[in-house]
Amino acid sequence: MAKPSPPAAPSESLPPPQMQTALDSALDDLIGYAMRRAQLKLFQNLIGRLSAHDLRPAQFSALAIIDQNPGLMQADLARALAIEPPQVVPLLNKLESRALAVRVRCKPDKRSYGIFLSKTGETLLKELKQIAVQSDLDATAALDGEEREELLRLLKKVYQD
Amino acid sequence: MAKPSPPAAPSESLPPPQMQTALDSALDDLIGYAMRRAQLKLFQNLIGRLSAHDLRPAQFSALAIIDQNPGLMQADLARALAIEPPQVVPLLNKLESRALAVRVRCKPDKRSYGIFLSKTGETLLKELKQIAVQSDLDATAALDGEEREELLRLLKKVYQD
DNA sequence: TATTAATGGTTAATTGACATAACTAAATTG
DNA sequence: CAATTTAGTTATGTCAATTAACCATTAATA
Repeated sequence: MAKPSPPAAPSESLPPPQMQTALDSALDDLIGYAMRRAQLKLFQNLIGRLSAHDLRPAQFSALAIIDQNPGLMQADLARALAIEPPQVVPLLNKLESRALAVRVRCKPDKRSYGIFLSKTGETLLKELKQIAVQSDLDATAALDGEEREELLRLLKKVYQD
Repeated sequence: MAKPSPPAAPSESLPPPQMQTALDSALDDLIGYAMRRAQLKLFQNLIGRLSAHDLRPAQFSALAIIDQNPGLMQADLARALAIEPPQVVPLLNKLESRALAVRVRCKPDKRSYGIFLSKTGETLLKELKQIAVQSDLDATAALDGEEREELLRLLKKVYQD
């Protein structure tokens, strides 16, 4: 998924295959198309930054969600991440193996676990949040503060259907 | 990738796991996070609509790009779609098998092909564009026309770095 | 011009994400 | 206390996407 550097040799049969993902088309007027490209850019940026901590975006999201909802169950986490329960298992295993989160057997219901962040996890999360904010700013460097606010507002309005 | 219907049983250990992808967290203030969720929504909508024509978004994009750049080579198409050359092969095979596009051996360089839309492809593309516009409007129904314009402008500004 | 290197396209193999189904243990219901 | 449901896990299969290796042709170089 990493595509940081512009492809090498632009071939000559095309108008100007202007770097990265050329695409001069009628696609330009579609929000979906612009959104996909912008999202990809943001995502790549974040992936690159998180990789320094050997983490993927979903793991970062998981940490943030656990932090906001301490003691939640895995099914809740799955729903919050919009992934299927089986995918939660290796994700949590990884976080637990790095001592960022813990599964605690539930008193009343011995099938389920409550999930919590460890002290280490909380500390790391604080750092990761700063990284995410920095990534946001970096990837949207073309916007000023007001535009960023407006973009966030519009995006929320879209997905909070 | 299809997740149209809200998950069934919200479990009770969480504040209000408000439908779909709950996520009340500090993630809410990140553009990258909002963008990902909005993009997913737009994408799912488009996928659903294109499936009626047995097409995927990348194939639709390919048609639009070929239309705008008749005679381009596969390497150009790969770059424009931000995919690797090997992925272009089955994609083009599919379009060619449905007689939407054609590979034409290049006169000067007998290794390469020029790619063109067939009459059928051009006709279908017109229809697909309308579908895409409709999908855009549907998925961003929470916005008015002015907001849509502004969103598009901001998104372009972001990805046209 | 003969040899070598580079390029367009393809094939093949590997990886990895993801969904689905099936299983265990515990809880609920009748 | 039998039958069903639920939380979590394991196992399996599918499919997309990257990578490496390959052929044909062109370009470069000696």
